[in-house]
Amino acid sequence: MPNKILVIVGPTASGKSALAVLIAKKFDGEIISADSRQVYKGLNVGTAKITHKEMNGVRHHLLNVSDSKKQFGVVDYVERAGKAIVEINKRGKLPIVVGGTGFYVQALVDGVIFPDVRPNLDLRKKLRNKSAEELFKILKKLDPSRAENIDIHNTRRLIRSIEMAQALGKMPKIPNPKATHRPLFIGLTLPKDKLRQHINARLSRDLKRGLIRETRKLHANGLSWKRLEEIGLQYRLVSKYLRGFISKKEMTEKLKTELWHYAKRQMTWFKRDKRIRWFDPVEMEAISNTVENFVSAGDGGIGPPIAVLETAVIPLN
RNA sequence: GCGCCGGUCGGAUAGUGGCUAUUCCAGCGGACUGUAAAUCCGCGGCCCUUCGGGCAUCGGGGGUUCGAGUCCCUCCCGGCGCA
Repeated sequence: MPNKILVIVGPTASGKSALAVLIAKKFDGEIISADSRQVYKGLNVGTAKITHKEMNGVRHHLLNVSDSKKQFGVVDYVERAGKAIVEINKRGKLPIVVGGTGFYVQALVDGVIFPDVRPNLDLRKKLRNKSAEELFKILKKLDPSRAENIDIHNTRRLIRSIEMAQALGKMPKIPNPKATHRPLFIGLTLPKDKLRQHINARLSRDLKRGLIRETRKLHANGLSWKRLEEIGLQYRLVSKYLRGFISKKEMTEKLKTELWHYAKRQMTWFKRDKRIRWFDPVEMEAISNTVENFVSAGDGGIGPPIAVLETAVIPLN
């Protein structure tokens, strides 16, 4: 009989963290963050990482688990988060996966199996300066079937694909995912203008809380500008400001639009998943009832997750 | 009032006679199986139900020309200079 798991997703600044704590309190849960940047130590203000106080006694997992100089990817994430879930289950508590990184959520909750091909840094270095066209040719030679379905402009994917073809040969088959839990998906969404407002308000809050100071400190502690750029959004833009490439005003304006773009990309990802039941964050009671039903339902073990039976609200329109 | 420069998609910009008016940003949509806050793609005047087709368009009006965003005249608007 699969264990139940609650999943809370939504775009940035939609109120996931706060909701998660309330739900966790009410249903005796523990939280597993699903955020590709909050896994790093030291990235606090810029990732809007929940504070100790805000946690309000609820146990959180997958926060601050990696050195920000190192890359921590999906596979690392799934491994550690999977363990956390097992522990939570052992304690008899409800695991609540909360985050905005759709890829991580999917990988964890649906049990995506990644082929065992670690990043090959030597190979990547060699391929780094090749054009998309050249990479495509290489891939085609190694494995034409793999080449067929790839985005021929996306050099990063192209390189990864070459990496896999080289390690595995011609083997385009993707193993089926193995889900071990029965999830309920809650999605948080807001009308466009409202969400935009929230994003901007949070940005000015973070600026006040020392976003710039934090970024400067990270660099002083050895995070290269390159790495800060790669981490993205606030860290990228602030590092540009710190190097004098852009003014503070440009930084702020640019951040507003880039954060908005980010939120839209998140929604594009989540909209696809028809299991998600969408709510406005103010509908606390409705959300609570939905979770209540899910948690208390006698578990037949078989059958579709209840979420599928409901019609999803079309978000953000 | 005179002179000069300029008015091209929401903003910025290319285009100084020839056939499909450029690029960037914002906007909208989308992809995503080991960098995912990353990376990448599409749309973008109006109308038709799609492939596709139809009609427009470069401040307004008029003109030159086989052909004009590009040349001429005139008007309007903005900037600068001189009065």
